Amino acid sequence: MFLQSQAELALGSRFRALSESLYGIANAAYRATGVELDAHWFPVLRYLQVKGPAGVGEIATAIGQTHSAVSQLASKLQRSGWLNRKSDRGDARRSVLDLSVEGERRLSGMGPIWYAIRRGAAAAVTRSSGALLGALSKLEADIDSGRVQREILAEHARLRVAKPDIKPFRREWREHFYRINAEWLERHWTIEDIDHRVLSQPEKLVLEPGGAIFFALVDGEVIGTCALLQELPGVFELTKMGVETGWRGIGAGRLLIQAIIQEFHKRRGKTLFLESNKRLGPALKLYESAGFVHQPAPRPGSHYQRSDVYMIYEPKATKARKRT
Amino acid sequence: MFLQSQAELALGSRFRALSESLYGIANAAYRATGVELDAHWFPVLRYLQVKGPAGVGEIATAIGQTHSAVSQLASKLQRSGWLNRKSDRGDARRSVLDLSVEGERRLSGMGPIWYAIRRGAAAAVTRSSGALLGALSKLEADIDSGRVQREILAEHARLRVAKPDIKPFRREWREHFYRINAEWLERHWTIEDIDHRVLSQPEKLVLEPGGAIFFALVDGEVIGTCALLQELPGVFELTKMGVETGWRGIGAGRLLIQAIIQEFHKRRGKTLFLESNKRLGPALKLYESAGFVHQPAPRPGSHYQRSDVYMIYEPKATKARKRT
DNA sequence: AGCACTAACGTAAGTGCTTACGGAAATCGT
DNA sequence: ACGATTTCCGTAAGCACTTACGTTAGTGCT
Repeated sequence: MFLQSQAELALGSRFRALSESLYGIANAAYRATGVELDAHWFPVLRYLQVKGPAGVGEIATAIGQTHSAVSQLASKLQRSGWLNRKSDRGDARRSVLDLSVEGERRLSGMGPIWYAIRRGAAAAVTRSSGALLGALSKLEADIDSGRVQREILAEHARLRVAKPDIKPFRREWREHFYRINAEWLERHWTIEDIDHRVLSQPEKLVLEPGGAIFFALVDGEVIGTCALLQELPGVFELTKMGVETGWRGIGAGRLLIQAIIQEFHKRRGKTLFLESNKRLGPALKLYESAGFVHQPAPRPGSHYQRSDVYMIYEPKATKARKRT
Repeated sequence: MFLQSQAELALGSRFRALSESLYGIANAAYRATGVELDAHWFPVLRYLQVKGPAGVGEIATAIGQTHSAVSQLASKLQRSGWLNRKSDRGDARRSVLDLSVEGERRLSGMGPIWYAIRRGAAAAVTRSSGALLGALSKLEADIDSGRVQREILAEHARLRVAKPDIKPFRREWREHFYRINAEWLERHWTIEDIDHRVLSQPEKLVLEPGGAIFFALVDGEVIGTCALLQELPGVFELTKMGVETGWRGIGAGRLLIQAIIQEFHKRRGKTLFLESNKRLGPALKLYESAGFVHQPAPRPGSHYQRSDVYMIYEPKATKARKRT
C-alpha cells in the first residue's frame, strides 16, 4: 500500500478512510438486522440516552464536534421524530435536546446489535494489537495538548537549516542505498537486473571489489547516496547517485560527487567515468561542473539499457595545463 | 471523554475527528513554515512525485479513495498549476496526470517539513504505543477482507435470540453492579451518598448482612442486576434494580425480580418491600405484576430522597386466600 | 444601571470526500 | 466481425462535517 509507505505523513488520509469504513460496517450491520439507525447519529443519540436531556453545546464538546454539527443533526433527528427540542427556562440561550418517547422506544432494543458491533470491532482491534484503543486515547490527548504541533515546528526549524553530512557506508543504512536509487529508477525506467543485484548486495558487489559508497545525511536521516565502483584495476565508475526528491537543492548531490572524486584520488585511480541519461538534466549539470566531460555515447560495453550519456572525469588541473 | 466510554462503538467518529486533527496539524505546520501546500493534496502529489505520471484510477486505488475524488482534486491542482493532464495515446479512456515543472519545483524543497511532520507524528505515535502503525495496517486489512462485517452479523444472530440468564453475585461482575445502577441514577437524579456506598461495597453492605445480588447475563455480558437487602432480621428490601437501556424488553427485569422473590422465600423472610419513584413507570408495572402492592408513601424512615413510591410484596397465595 | 464582553445557538456557505449516473473506449465471447 | 460487457473517467448531487457570521441572552465591571 502506498499510503503505508508514507508512514506518519498520510495518517490523516488513513484515519479518514478508516472512519468511513467503520461507519460503513456499522451501517451495513444496522441494515442487515433491520435496525433503522445511522451510525453517524450514534454519538448524539447515545449521549442523550445515557445522560438524559442536554444542551447543544454540552453534547458537542462531549462528542468532539462543533455545536453547529450537533444543531444541524438535531434538526434532522427532530424532523424524523427521534428527539424533542425546547428552549431552557432559566437560560433562554440554551436549547435542550431530549429523546422523544418514540426515540427512547427505538433505542431500547439496540442492545444486541450494539454488542455485536462492539464485539466484532473489539475482535478486529485485538487482532491488530490489543492496545489500539489505549493508544488512540493517548494520541488524542497528545494532539489536543498541542505538543505534536510544537514538536513539528521545532524539528522543522532544525532540519531547514541543517547541512548534509557525507559519511561512508554503514550496514544499518544498507536499505537506503536500495530505496533511494529505486525511487528514480522506477520513476523513469525499470530496475534492470544488474541494478537489482548491485543495490541489494552492496557489500559484495561494490565494496569488496575495491569500491566505495557514501551517504548524505541530514540530522541523522539518510537523504542521498552515491557509489564508486571499480570495474578494472584503476578504472572506476561513479554510479547509483540519488538524492531524495524533497531534499534537492541543498547541495547534497555536489557533496556526494566531491566525496567520490576524493575517494577516487585516494585510491590512485587512473580513469573515472559515469553513464547517465539525457533526461536527468540537473544531475548532468552537476557532473559537468564537477569536472566530468562528455564523450561519445554509448560507452563501448555499457552495462545499462538506459544509458545515452557517457562522461569521463578530467580534473581541473589537467584542463588548466591544456589551456596554457 | 464520552466517546471513549463507548469503546469500539464510536470508533468511526473518533477516527474522523483524529483525521481532521492531523490534517489541521499538518496544515498549520505548512503555513507556519511558509509552504503553500494543503495536507489533503499530499497523497496525490506525493504519489506523482515518487511514481511519475499515472492514471486517475491507478492513483485512486493506491491512495484508497475513489476515482472521482482524484479526478476532482486533479482539476483543482491543474488550475493552480501543480500538474498537467493529458489523455493517454494508446488508451483514449485514460487521462494521465503528471506533475508540472513548476509543481516538481515546489515539491522539491519539501524534505525538511515532511521529515519534521513525520518525526513529530512518529513521536506522538510512539508515546501512544509503539505499535500503532502496524496495528492500523492490520486493522485496515481486516476490514477490507470483510471479516469484521461477517463477525458482527454472526454475533448479532446469536445475541438477538439469546435469553437472559440469572446468576448470583460474582466478584468479577462487581463493577457492573455499580455501572448499571449509576446509569439510571445519574440520568434521573444524582447518586446519593448511600447509593454510592452500597454500590461500591456490595460484598460488605449487601451480602454480609444477609442479602443477595443477582445479575442478568446475555451470552456472557452483564446487562442487568438487582439486590435483596436485609434491613432487619426477616425484613428485606428489593433495591438497585437496573437493566441496561438497549436491553429492555427481553424479560430480564422480570426474571431478576423473580429471582429476588425466590431468594426471599428461601431465606424465610417475613416482609419484602421496595421504594421507587413514579417516574420509573415500566419498573412499577413490573413490580405490580410480580405481586408488589402500593402502600402510602413515603415509607417511615426511608433512606432515599427520591423515593415517592412504597410497595410491599404480597404473594398471590395470600391474596387468593383473602379473596375467598 | 448601563455597557462592553462573553456564551449559546442557529444559519449559511464551504470542503473533502462519497455515491449515482452516463459516455466513450477497450475487451471479450461467439 | 460485431454485439455485450467491462473499464476508465468526468460530472452532478449528496453528505457529514467544518468555518464564518449574526442574533440573542447572560455576565462582569464600573
